[in-house]
Amino acid sequence: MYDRLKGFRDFYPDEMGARREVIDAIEDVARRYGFREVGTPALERTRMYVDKSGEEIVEELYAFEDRGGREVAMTPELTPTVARMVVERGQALSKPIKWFSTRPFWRYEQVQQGRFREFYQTNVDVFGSSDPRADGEILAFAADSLTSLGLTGDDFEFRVSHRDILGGLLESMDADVDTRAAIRAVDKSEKIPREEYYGLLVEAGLDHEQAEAFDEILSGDDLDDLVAFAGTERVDAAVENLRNVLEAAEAFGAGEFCEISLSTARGLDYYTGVVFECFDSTGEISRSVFGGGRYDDLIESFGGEPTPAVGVAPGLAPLSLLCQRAGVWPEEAPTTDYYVLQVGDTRETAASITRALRELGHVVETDLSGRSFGAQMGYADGINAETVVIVGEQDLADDVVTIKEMESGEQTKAPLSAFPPTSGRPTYDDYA
RNA sequence: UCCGGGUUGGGGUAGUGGUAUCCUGCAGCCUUGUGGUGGCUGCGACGUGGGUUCAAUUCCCGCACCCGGACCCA
Repeated sequence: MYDRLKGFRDFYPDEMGARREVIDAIEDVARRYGFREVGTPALERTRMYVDKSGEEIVEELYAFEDRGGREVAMTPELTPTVARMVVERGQALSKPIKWFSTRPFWRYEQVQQGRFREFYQTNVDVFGSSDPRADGEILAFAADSLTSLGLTGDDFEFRVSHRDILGGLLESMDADVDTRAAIRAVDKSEKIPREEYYGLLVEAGLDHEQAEAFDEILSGDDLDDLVAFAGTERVDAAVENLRNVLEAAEAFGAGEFCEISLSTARGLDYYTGVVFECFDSTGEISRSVFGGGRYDDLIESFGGEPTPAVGVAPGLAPLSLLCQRAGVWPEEAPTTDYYVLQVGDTRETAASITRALRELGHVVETDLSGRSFGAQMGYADGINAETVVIVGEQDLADDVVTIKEMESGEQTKAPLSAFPPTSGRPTYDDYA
């Protein structure tokens, strides 16, 4: 026996069926928004992540030197890769570029609830539009994805904030502030005691009084107050932008899921405008389910033309937690359209019937083990076969097969000349 | 990397310093012309390495993995 690696999971058919259903639902929504699927490598140069996130990040990567002496890493996220792709094609791509992709990523980090070392995300991004409607479309896509899974406004909420509001406020406070540190503090504010939060803000460069005022104005969530408090053009513009984004989200049908929450910051440094996180409305899942936001500077920092971007990346693991709490995670039992049962030496006829049914597009199984009638029926039952086609020596002598509807147990004969037909999905009712 | 709790047939469990209970599952048979109910038979477990002991699944230590949390969250 070999052990599975920590944080890596196997998915057996039942669970995989549920995952497939969820991924398909999300991707269907993405396609309806006109996002186009992209495929991307599992390995990239390690330098790409170091340049974007700093040297420390190597500790969290599955990184190694390949046989050609290249420093490579298994991709821990998609954003740098799609940024690279956008830069590489440059002006050949018509804007806005709308891409999506579902695939695994790898991070060498501590396993926790909803967090694994190999995890799946659907990344959805818009490049080349700074219009608030692009942010609105991302929010609407996220909301539609969740509702397509059966979730409702009672189950989740999007807490929407704006990097420039936080940055602009700090700037307006006339102190020498480490904006990054302050924003990190804001991001943690709901998880730590208030005094510790103030302590972090003071460390970032505010005095205690300013920290309190900053906290108060953020918790207020009143945009007019913010504008008045800061009184700067930057905050003014940011508030205006946030309002426009929310208006666009509303127009695309996601309004009821969005609420302003200025204490939502995301830990990422590269966000530049609107940021948002999806939370479990019941509060049972303490961490965010997923997040997204605007990152207008990344493409340029990768050597491309300045290209605004906004995106979101729901992860399957936290999403499944959310769905399970809400009671909408799919319960998948295997289903089978037909089981072709063989009695006696009828394998040739049985095989041709099986093949014909499969050509009609159905899910069809037949005996692979030479099992007894009873054992075959038991197997057919076990795979939830809807219809069993009994191909027996006695029936064949009369040029018929028996069609049995498993749920009711009813059965009837069908002439071999008429079964299977050249189209459709023949069942008991068609021959009774 | 750190803290806490775990690990008994495929799944779920009981239990014990003298190698293990029950349910379910899987396979076969009763039953190669009838499944989801029944009967019989079989399969199958103490995560791993070391220590203590006459004897360890049981007690002790390390490790692996699992669950939860801290840190981190690009």
